[in-house]
Amino acid sequence: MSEQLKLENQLCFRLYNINKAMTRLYAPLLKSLNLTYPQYLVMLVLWQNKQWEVELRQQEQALSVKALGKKLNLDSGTLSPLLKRMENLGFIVRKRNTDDERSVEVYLTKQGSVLKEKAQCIPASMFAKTGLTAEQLHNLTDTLDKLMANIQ
Amino acid sequence: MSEQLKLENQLCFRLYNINKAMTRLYAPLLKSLNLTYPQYLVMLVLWQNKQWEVELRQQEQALSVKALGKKLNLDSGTLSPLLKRMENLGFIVRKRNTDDERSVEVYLTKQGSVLKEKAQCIPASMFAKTGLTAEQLHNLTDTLDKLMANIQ
DNA sequence: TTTAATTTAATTGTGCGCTATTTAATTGCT
DNA sequence: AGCAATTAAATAGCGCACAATTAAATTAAA
Repeated sequence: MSEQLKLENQLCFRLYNINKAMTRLYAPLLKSLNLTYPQYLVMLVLWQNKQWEVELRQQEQALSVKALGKKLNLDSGTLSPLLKRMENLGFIVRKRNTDDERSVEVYLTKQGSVLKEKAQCIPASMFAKTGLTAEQLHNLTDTLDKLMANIQ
Repeated sequence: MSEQLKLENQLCFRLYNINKAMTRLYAPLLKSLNLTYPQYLVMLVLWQNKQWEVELRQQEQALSVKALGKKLNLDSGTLSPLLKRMENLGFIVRKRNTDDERSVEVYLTKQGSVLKEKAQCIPASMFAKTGLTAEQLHNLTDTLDKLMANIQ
């Protein structure tokens, strides 16, 4: 048996398994927010995208499906039904851009905005579960960024 | 905005994206074998499992769906339909264990066995695409194994 | 300005991955 | 032996992920 064809020697099998294990770790935390992991990623983008205007009025910067897909590496085949489900849950609304009717803009609702507070603890909770030190995390992040740059 | 909730600071988002990118890298290589990535993983297990008897007669060691699932971290909800597709493609056959009718054993067909030769080049090809040195690969593998041990 | 090319989403279809449930076979207990 | 508990697969249903196609709007070009 060629050594390279052995499952236990394969980087991809490790990444595949760790990715699944991570999603399983997220599940109980996200369940209380009524979100799946991909939906949580959408929320992270929208929370980050929030702009504050004067007089404490909350205003969202326009974020098209296209732009969202670019940030998350997902296409409309994945995002369209996912966003529709999130709209049904009341976390976002979708509006056609009046200047360019091809484009659909995604906005946080009040309810989606409020959800951010409940999510604050998630990153620290997940980090604790990894059992990594801050330095180990930093090194791994560095390596993965280099790998991603090579394969993309 | 809390730094930890930012997408670009999250380990899991990196793992999620790299896993998808890796699967996309595999796709053209596996297409010529008519396999998906999870199906390829099943083939890796079966190829590794092959036993040789005297007089050059090829014999497969029994591998149940249960045992396969344990190796791949997949349950019957995923494996049952996947194995059915692979049987339709002619790469495997499924047989109820006569000693324990609850168990289903998976066997390579001649066609599935032959496919191994065409797969020999895949690991080296994938490794080349990562752009990693052997040492970098080794270090990353080590780190991921430790991480996996922590989160499982 | 009419037509052609491009862009943006939505839709369709396939294949995981997982949860929960169901069915059937086996084991354990009394 | 008889019955409960356990085990192994299969099934049903939901939500991605992606390829391919379609539809509509915009831009570019002749």
